[in-house]
Amino acid sequence: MTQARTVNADQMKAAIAEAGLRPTRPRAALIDQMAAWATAGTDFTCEELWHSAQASAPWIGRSTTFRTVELLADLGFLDRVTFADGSERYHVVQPGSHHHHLTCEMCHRVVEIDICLPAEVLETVQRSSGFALTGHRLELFGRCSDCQRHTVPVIDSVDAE
Amino acid sequence: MTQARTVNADQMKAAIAEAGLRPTRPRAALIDQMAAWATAGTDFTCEELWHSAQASAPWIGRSTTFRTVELLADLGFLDRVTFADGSERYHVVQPGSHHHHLTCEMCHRVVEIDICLPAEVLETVQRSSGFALTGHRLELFGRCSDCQRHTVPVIDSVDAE
DNA sequence: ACAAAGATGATACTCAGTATCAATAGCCGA
DNA sequence: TCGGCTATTGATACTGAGTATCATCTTTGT
Ligand SMILES: [Zn+2]
Ligand SMILES: [Zn+2]
Ligand SMILES: [Zn+2]
Ligand SMILES: [Zn+2]
Repeated sequence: MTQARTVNADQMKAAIAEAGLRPTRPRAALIDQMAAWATAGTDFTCEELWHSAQASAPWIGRSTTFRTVELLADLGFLDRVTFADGSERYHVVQPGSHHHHLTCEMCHRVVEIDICLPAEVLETVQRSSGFALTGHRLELFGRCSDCQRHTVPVIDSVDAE
Repeated sequence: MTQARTVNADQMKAAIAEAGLRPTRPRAALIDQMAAWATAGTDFTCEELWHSAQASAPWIGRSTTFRTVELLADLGFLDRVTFADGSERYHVVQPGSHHHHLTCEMCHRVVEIDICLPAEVLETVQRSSGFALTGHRLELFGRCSDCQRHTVPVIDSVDAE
């Protein structure tokens, strides 16, 4: 029931320091942007992150953006979220937390859900398949309460909202 | 319990005819290759399909391969399977059948499993989120019985096997 | 302040997938 | 069977996301 507070910039910066990596200006700028989005519950792509970061830090290179996203993903702060149309975007999460995402196929809102496959189901699979399970990926799709009020067809682009 | 027989080429060709589309030579060749892989339980990418088809039909264009895969996917004969490393490949399935995939992260073997999220879990999510659920995507990862015997690290490429 | 190692950013490149379009091949009616 | 209509094809050029390279710039420890 403990509502985990949104990941903030300092947590990510601290993790970088703990990993023995350097606290550089580009990393800080990119992390600040990601943290802002995290609080707003907004997901993003590398390209979007790059463009947004350039508003306040035009000197940041595209490569660095990709590198930083990969780094944060490795540190466990970024999850790839899959949408109904198959597109994938990044989402800031608490490292180590196991949860899944429910995305609105109309407005692309992302909600973290803490349900998972029941252990017994995993047991069954493991027994009947002979596989040793090591992980899974679960994404739920639907229409959020707001979007249920409209009759508009499902959108393709992410520019909505 | 009825073990669904593997999808064969004729089923796919019939579906194309029923959709009012034309039974062309490239489509036939590509479908034959996919059907062969279906029986063998092999998954593939568009690029792989193209190369393989060229052995027996060097005149097939790359574009046509992409178009045919898209067509078959629309007709429900192809599922995108996700692997532990994030790569995605196609897998022939019975159209309309709801199931999920379990992939071996060492040899990339794909197994269809018929378990799913329990209805009550979906109910819970629906109630607590306010979303109207429209679908989901579930992929399980593990090591198949064969690969459990080895201690080799997880592979990256698909060329194994 | 200095050298070593880490990190950066410009550039060029790869790779999967898409767009275009003239040429081809099924289909159907005469 | 013929001829025209249209779906389909395949060559080509293009896009966009991500990667590789490498000289230059920073951070850090001494
Ligand atoms: Zn919505
Ligand atoms: Zn889970
Ligand atoms: Zn295996
Ligand atoms: Zn399911």
